[in-house]
Amino acid sequence: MQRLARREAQLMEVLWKLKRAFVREIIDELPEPKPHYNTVSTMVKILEEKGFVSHEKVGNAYRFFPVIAEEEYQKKAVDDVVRRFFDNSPMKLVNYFAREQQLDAAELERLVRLIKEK
Amino acid sequence: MQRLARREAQLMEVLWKLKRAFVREIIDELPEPKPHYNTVSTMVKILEEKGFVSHEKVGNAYRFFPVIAEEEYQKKAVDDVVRRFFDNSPMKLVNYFAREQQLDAAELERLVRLIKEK
DNA sequence: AGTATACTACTAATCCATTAGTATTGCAAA
DNA sequence: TTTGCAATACTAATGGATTAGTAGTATACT
Repeated sequence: MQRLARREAQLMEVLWKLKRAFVREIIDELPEPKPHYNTVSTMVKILEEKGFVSHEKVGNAYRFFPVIAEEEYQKKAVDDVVRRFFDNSPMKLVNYFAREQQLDAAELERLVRLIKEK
Repeated sequence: MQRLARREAQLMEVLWKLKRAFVREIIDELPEPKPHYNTVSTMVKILEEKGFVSHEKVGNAYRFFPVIAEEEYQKKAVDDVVRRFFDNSPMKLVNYFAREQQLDAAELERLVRLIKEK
C-alpha cells in the first residue's frame, strides 16, 4: 500500500468518516480555507487510480467511497511509529505513555484482567 | 516544527543515531541503492536551513549534527497517531495492542505497580 | 609544480502533490 | 427552446522534495 500524502490522508479520513460522499459533501467536512471544488475532484480521482477509493454513479454525479479499510491504514501507521521510535516493541510505547502520565492505573488493571481471562 | 518529508526523516534518523556525522558517514548508513553524495549534501543543507541540523567545520569538511531532539519529533509523531486514530486517547491505543495480543499481562502488572508507587 | 582525491558551492532537472482554470455535458427551470 | 446550474473531463501551473550534474577549492602525495 502506497503512502498517503498530507492532503490525500485528509480526504481519506473524511471518506472513512462519511462512508460514501459526493465531492460537495467532502468539501463540507474540510476546514477553512476550503480547497477548490476541482482540486478535490482531481484528488479523489487520483486516489481512485491509486486504489484507495472507488465510485458509483448517482444521477449524473459520482459518489465516492473508500476501498481500503481505515483499520488497515491505521495499522500501518501505528506499526511504523512503533518500529521507528520504540524498537518495534509495543510495550515500550506503553511505557512511554506511562512516563508521560497519560495512563490510569485502574484502567490498566482492568485491561490486565481482561487479558488474563483469555 | 515543520513536518519532515520521507527522505528528510530518513537522514534525521541516521543523524540521531550517529549523533554527529560527515556526509560520507551518513551515506554509509543508508540502504542500497545509496543516493548520490551531492544529493545527501544538498539535503542536509536544506535540513540546516529548516533548523533541524547544524554543522561544525572539521579540517575542510563539515560534520553535521541534529539540533532538534529525537524525542521532540517522536512525541509529535506519536501524538499525531493517537489523535488521528485513537480519538486522542492513549488508553485506546493500549487497548488496541492488547487486542492484537502484543502485550504481556505480567509486564503490564509490573507497570501498574510502578505507576501506583508514585 | 603537477596530479589525484575529497570535499563544498551552485544550480538545473525531475518527480509528485496540490491547485485551479477552461471546456463540456446533462438536467431542469423559466 | 433557452438559460442557468452543478457536475465531470481535461489540462496547465505551481511548489516542494529529491536527484544529480558541473565547477571550484583545499589537501596530500609524487
